[in-house]
Amino acid sequence: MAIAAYLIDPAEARYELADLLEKHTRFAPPGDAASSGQLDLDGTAAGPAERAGREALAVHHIAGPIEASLDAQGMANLYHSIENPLVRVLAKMEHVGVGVDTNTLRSINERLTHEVESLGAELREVAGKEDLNLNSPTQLRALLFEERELSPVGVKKTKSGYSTDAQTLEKLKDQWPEFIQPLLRHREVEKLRGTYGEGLLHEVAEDGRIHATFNQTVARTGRLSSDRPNLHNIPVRSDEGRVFRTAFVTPPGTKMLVADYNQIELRCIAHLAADPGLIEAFTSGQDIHNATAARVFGVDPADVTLEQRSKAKMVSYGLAYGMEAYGLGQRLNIPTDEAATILEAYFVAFPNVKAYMDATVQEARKTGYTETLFGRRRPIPELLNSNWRIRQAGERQAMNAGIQGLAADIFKVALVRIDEALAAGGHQAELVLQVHDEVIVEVPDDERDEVGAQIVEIMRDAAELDVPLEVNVSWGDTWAAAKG
DNA sequence: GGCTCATGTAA
DNA sequence: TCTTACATGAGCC
Repeated sequence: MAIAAYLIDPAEARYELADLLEKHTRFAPPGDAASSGQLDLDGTAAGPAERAGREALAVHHIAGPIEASLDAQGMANLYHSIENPLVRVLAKMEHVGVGVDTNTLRSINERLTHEVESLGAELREVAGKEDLNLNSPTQLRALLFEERELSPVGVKKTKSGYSTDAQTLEKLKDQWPEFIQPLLRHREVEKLRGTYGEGLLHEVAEDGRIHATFNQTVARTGRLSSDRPNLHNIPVRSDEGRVFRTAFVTPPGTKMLVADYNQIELRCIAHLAADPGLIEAFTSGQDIHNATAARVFGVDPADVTLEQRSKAKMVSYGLAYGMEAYGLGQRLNIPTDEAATILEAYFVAFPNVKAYMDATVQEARKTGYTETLFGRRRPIPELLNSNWRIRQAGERQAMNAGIQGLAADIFKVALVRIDEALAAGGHQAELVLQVHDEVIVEVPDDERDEVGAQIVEIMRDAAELDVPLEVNVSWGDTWAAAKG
């Protein structure tokens, strides 16, 4: 029920039966329900049995209208063949959980704790403040900008004053290196210790595994989210953060399979925009960022520099987010006009992408919502807001929704089919995690070849686009070992 | 105890 | 002033 309501409006904060009753039926405004005593859902029911009965009655009243609404909006298929079957798949993953080696986790945590303590002592010494709280932006702001009077030229502001985020500290570094250098390091280590070291240890259950919750009605684009803990943001980019992945393990006799889509969002852009250049690059299996750089900077693919490739990569991903010149400039650390030149060159090289973005926004402005290939809708009322800034944000959301949403749809199809195939094949292998475009499966050694091949095939065939879907597979005893 | 803010992880 | 999430500690009520 909640999931059907989510498809109809993914922006709601919650999907409680009492609210749904009010929103989707004319039948029972809350007052009437309470006074009639039939559908009182807010707590005066005598016991669990009576509550359950009332909830069942509420469902009975909502089901018809909501099904009709799904149907009218062309989302019946999305609901019945993807979202609804996915409920059990996610429930099973939550129940199974993922194995964690607490000894590894504790030893990582201990090392980080020591470093944080020694950095803390050093920083308080340098600052000459016994009780400086290094986690307090307020205290840091006072120290840096008031007491030490560092020059805030070009420094971002927050609502409460000058920012003290990492980007800002980098700019200030030369003015007080013996403090700011270790402060940056302290931030980094404290983040890892607090959020991942402590955070993950708190979530390990009696069975030695972590059972996160995978939310199906939270992300407005159709993605899943994870909480308690969030397993979608376990560090991977830095070596130091990535070690946390060594603590995610499989039992003896099994291996961890990690299968992820290769650049699925860019492939979605290529398909949606029907851009010949992008489609050709993906179809012929070129390095997409290299091919993009060659076209954007007008050089031979063989002559693309690493810097050009890296810029092209950021432009590509920025595009999926509805990026503008200003944002690209920030990201690349170059002036806005230079970023604008790069962006223009991109749109000249891939004209259909520009056309797709424009058409998407226009359509969303007209209808009030965007729609993915699978029919998932996202209303964007911001497009009609009187505030220019909010309208602009709406345009970026519109550009992003079809892309991120399509990738999410494809991924969900794959999840449902993987679960089906594992069950049908009588395998013991089990899905244990998913991270937006990646599945992690615990596989008994003797099922390895068969299951591996099966999963790749399912993911590849989850959707038929104008570009091939590529899947990377790796194996290991831990999540870290199975990466790359 | 709950809320917002600033910060920083991920795709 | 580039999307989508979630967790943390500080600081406030």
